[in-house]
Amino acid sequence: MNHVEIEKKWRERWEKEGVNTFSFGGDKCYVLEMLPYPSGANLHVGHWYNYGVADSYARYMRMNGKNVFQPMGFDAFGLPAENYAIKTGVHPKDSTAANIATMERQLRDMGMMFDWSHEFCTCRPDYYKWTQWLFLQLYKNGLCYQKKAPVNYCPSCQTVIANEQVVDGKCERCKTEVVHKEMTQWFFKITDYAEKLLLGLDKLDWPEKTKTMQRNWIGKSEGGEVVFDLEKPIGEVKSISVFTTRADTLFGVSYVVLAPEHKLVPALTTAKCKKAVEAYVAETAKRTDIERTSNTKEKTGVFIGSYCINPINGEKVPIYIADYCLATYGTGAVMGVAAHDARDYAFAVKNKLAIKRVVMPTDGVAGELPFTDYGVMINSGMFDGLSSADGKAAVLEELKKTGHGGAKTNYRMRDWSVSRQRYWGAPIPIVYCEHCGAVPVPENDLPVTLPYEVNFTPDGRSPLALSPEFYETTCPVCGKKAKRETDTLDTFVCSSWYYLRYPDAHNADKPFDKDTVNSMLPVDCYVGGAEHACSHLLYSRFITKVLHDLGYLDFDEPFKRLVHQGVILGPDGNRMSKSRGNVISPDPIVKKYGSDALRLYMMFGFDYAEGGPWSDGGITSCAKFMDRIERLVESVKDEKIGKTDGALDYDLNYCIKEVRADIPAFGFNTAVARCMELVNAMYKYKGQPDFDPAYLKHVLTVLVKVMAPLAPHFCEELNEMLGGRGSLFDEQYPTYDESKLVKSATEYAVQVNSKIKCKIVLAQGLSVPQIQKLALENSDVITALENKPPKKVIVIPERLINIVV
RNA sequence: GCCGCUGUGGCGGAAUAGGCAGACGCAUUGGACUUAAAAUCCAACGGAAGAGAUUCCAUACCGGUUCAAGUCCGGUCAGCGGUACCA
Repeated sequence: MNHVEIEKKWRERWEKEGVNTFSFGGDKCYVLEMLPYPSGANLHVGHWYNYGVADSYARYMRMNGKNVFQPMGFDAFGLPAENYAIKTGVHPKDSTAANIATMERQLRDMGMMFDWSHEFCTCRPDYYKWTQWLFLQLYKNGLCYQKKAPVNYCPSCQTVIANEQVVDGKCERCKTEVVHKEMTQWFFKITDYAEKLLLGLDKLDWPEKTKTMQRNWIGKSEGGEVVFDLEKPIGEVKSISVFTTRADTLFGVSYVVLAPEHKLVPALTTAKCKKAVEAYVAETAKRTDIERTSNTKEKTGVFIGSYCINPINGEKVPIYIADYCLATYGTGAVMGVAAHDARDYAFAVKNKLAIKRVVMPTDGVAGELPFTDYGVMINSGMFDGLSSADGKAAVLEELKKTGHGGAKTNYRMRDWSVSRQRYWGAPIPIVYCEHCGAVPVPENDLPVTLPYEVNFTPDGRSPLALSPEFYETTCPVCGKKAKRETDTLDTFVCSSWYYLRYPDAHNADKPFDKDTVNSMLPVDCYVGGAEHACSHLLYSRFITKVLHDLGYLDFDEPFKRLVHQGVILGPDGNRMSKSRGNVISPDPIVKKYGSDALRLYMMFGFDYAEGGPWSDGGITSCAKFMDRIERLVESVKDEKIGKTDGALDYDLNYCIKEVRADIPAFGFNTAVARCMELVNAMYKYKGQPDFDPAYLKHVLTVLVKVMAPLAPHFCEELNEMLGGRGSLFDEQYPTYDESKLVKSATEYAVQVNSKIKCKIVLAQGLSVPQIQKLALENSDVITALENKPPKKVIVIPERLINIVV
């Protein structure tokens, strides 16, 4: 069989007969793969792993009566295209368009069941107009604001750089040391939705590990706020708030730590400490949060000269700054309890601060410090004797009376920074007016179009900030001269709502039609990489919840079911990369073996959620398997199907049953294995004296249906060879007959003291006492027992018997 | 560092809810067919000992629970993903 030819034939046929065309109605099933980012010029086999396998799932659902909607588009804005432009001078719009053309061709070669009429591309104005609309909805509803936040800044390139571009603290381009610089940026208030995002996880059919990651990322922690009054107030500012989960240790506070970036630091620093504090702040600006919070790193910090008052006992407490305190978590300040926190202990020892035990282990044995578990409060005045749990509440209650704190819930998650000082993204639809301030662009004026003619060479400003044709405008409120925002949106904003666009992809009046999305969403099965667990997958949930609360959607979770695919590595076991030279391109493989063989190998060769290294041998084995089936079909294609019962009934029904369980669970490797077993059984059957070619033909007609989702072109062709008409994908998936799966007897493994001694065959459906009796009467078992009296007999029906002697 | 995950033959991987470890395939070896090769078909295939029936060892490592552990619990090591401006 010439696979390239027959695959082309069937793709044209599917297109002509509208097999892939979606029409609304029926029992919808929205199957979606994370949309590709057209960075490289080609799709690699990893994409096939994602799309090809998910397509087989979609085809299976279709053959089970679902009206499957499976669209495809492109996530086209982003950093790599812009870097490529800086390097080569090729405009991102042009390189992206070229990449998309290649990828589309490759996706078509795969024989995907996409309805291409729903395609879009996030970098085109007809899409990003609605990304800007989304920004405005958040802005208008108080979910979008500006604040200063640190960015990576390269002083030599005079430009903001991404974390990815920072290598060992240096700019990857010019090797200059990168610093953190404060810049005003736009944020989405995802923290307002922390609780809803947390609660929503419970009802999702997602991998448990992904839900756990999101829960930890949101990081809800119930504790309290403690207000330390300043010894010497600074104008209006009279106190420092800290967040703590251990209010029961408040009597043990020996110091308070502020993040080096904390806004009170300059004012609280005394003249004597100024030099050391400024040096420390500058040094911290070079470190990443990971370095700063590493437990193995020495805990550093400096005294800033001021004191505050412990509200529970009136003690005077020194104020330090230390890099292990992050400005972004809690209040950016922590209380230091040396005796009961490992970090605080290390810090106190180093800085010769007091270490005061205020919690005793429940067993009363003091032990070594730091003691970080819960216990019983001591040295804590009126609270002595309370358990840590009761004490926390009591202390906070006491603080509340004097206005120095109270219970508080804190979330680790931070607001979503959406500003990027880059060209290749959706412009933020804001205008700055001297009189009116930051003014949103009226929805009627969208899109704010990204200009084509810009200068990419980095010279400290975004290309848009160098383009007067872009930024010069008038204020939508007062009409006076004004300037556009020259930052663009994080590409995660583009991809946070795209699944809503597909069903109504060409709507020019709205981002989506409400009734249409409500009838098509949520996505029934979403397939993509686990690396998005706390980014795209969290942002999408947030945006869906916001649009739901604003009345645009009836549902509040975008992806009902989520499946992760693993990573396909190069043959050397490393991640595929151009520099390693281990990238496997699907094109030559498709040319040699056909796309179905590649798809089959992607399914057979890996645990789908795990992935693994590519192997050339794997693909030939699948091609060989297909040839084996084809030869069987050749041998009986001219037969007339007579009887449909025969020697293979058990094998066939077992295969159908198992595959029907495997495919929905994305257990494609075992599904293929079960088909191989059936084919092996068919070859055995051919050598039997009772061989009936007409019956074999019947079994084959069922097999091609079973395998149709796994090797779509190939099975269509075989089906035609066997005399079938039309497309298999308009037919129902085979069902199995339970009565053919009933075996009259079961082989039991008999263990003596948990070691297998022999096997005995017993009738099916016996009761436990019956099995016990028959087993103990069996001569092999009697031999195995060696006259030792059985103490206990454990029977696992239909499986095993364990006799303890 | 922190959060999450993974670790099974020479290799990819199976193993429902704690119940016969290694399904299915690759590679290898032997055989059939062939002038020969390829292809195909048949067979063997975790390790050690044994002529053999069989016995012992074996799911990264150490320990525990259990009649029974790849699976559950505690610890260790190694690798992978994320760590908030890569997408």
